[in-house]
Amino acid sequence: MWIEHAPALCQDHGTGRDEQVGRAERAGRDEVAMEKRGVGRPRAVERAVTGLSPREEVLSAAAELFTVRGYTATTTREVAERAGIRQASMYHYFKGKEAILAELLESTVRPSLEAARALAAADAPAGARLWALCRSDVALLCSGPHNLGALYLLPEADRIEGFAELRAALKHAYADLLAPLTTGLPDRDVRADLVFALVEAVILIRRDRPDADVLAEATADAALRVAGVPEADLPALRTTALALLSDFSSPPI
Amino acid sequence: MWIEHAPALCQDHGTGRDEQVGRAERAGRDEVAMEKRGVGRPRAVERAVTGLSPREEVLSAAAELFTVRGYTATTTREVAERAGIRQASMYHYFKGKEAILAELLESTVRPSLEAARALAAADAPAGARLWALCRSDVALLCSGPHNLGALYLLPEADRIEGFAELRAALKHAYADLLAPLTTGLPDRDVRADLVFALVEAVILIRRDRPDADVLAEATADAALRVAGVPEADLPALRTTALALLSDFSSPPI
DNA sequence: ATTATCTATAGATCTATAGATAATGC
DNA sequence: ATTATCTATAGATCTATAGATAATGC
Repeated sequence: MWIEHAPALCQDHGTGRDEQVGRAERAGRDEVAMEKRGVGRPRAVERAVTGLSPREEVLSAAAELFTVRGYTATTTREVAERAGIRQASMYHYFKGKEAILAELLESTVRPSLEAARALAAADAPAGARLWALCRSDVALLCSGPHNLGALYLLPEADRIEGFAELRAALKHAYADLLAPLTTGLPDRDVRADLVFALVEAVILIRRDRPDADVLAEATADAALRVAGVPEADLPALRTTALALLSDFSSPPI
Repeated sequence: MWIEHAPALCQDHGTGRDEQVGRAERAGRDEVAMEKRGVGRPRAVERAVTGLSPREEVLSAAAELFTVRGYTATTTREVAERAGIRQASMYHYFKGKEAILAELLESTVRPSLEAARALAAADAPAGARLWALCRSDVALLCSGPHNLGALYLLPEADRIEGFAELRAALKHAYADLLAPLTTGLPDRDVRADLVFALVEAVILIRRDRPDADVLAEATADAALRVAGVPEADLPALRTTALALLSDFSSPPI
């Protein structure tokens, strides 16, 4: 379930079909359909249909620009224009520039947190659950057309109301799963930081090579190694974890 | 040698004593000496002596602001004022804002690269040399009053002429040391990325908790675990590596 | 004369708001 | 009447340059 849960704007084929699809279909099934919008003044510049609502188009444009160029370095004009509207029209959907970043950040951590909660409650060895959490998080960080995780790295992210708390909660979830694996080790705390940092580090890897999808399982393995799990225990834990993950992603009732 | 090699601006007690110290001492050894500068129009605002040259003061101010708030979000006025001069005076020392970032970036990677070169040539098992490189790099990333490594994470860093090359060279050095440890493993390439990312991830850890100094050795251990080095081999490699490092830092002849 | 600083400002933005306008819906 | 858009712009920056000025050095 939650593997599919990534926000619509992550998918190029997103399902922002709320009030849209009817019109888009009515618009005719010929070649590259030009957007035929309904109510409201027509746009100054015609654009191909994307299937995204205007709001989502703004988010998607901002995601790309914020991750690649940075928040402050991106102007509201660039975001709007890429979304197919004029700069001022953006304010119909968002209170201000910062609200866009806030929404992107939140929609990026939230699925991770949900996975963490589900796994915290799951019935399996901590090692398997930690592996599953890592693998799921890395998969999320690598999914979607933009490197949304890179938003965490923006200095401006700290300013955003509530984001620090969500991320701290996620970090706690990691620490909780890690704790039983490191009892007695002198450097437990450091290992907790390292495991969490290792997962977030895939953001850096993805920045260098966008083709990073084999990463998920390799990173989960690496996390357990850092945790101190003996190499010999890995295969069994991995199998359990994969079963756990498929439980979640198939009928959650 | 190169452990001490961090640029002067990293140390609060930096040795920018070039043309300064004479005056500073003449100024009298009473209380908080106010800067008594020599040639040139006096500053509009008097400041306590820092021991840094004006150029270094600009760099230090920029380091703090760029790492905490980001490059674009920091204005040249803020940098200058924190350095004790007026906005326009900065241009006496730097061609523009970007030149400041460029110098900070370069002076941050360079010591890492020098360590990497020295260790590439050293006579010791690859495992020990990799451990030494990790430990030395993490120590550099954790040293100095500002989290200079955070500059690598700025989207604006990519724009800077030459920086990408330096960082790529460093990454190569890691890959070269790692290669003999992972021959035959199916996921060698990914492990190389993960090891490098793990080291850079201490930047993220330091952002959360500024007290990160136990990190160096723990991270080096973690890197070898990710590389697949058996737990049993670690102690010996660590000992060799530490010997190697003290060779370098004491008389380099 | 040289130097390190200063003050002042041109020119180029950039965000957010005010208010007009061109559609549909009733 | 409602809505989604538009155009225009006020007000607030921000970077970099021009040119003045107040020290020391010779």
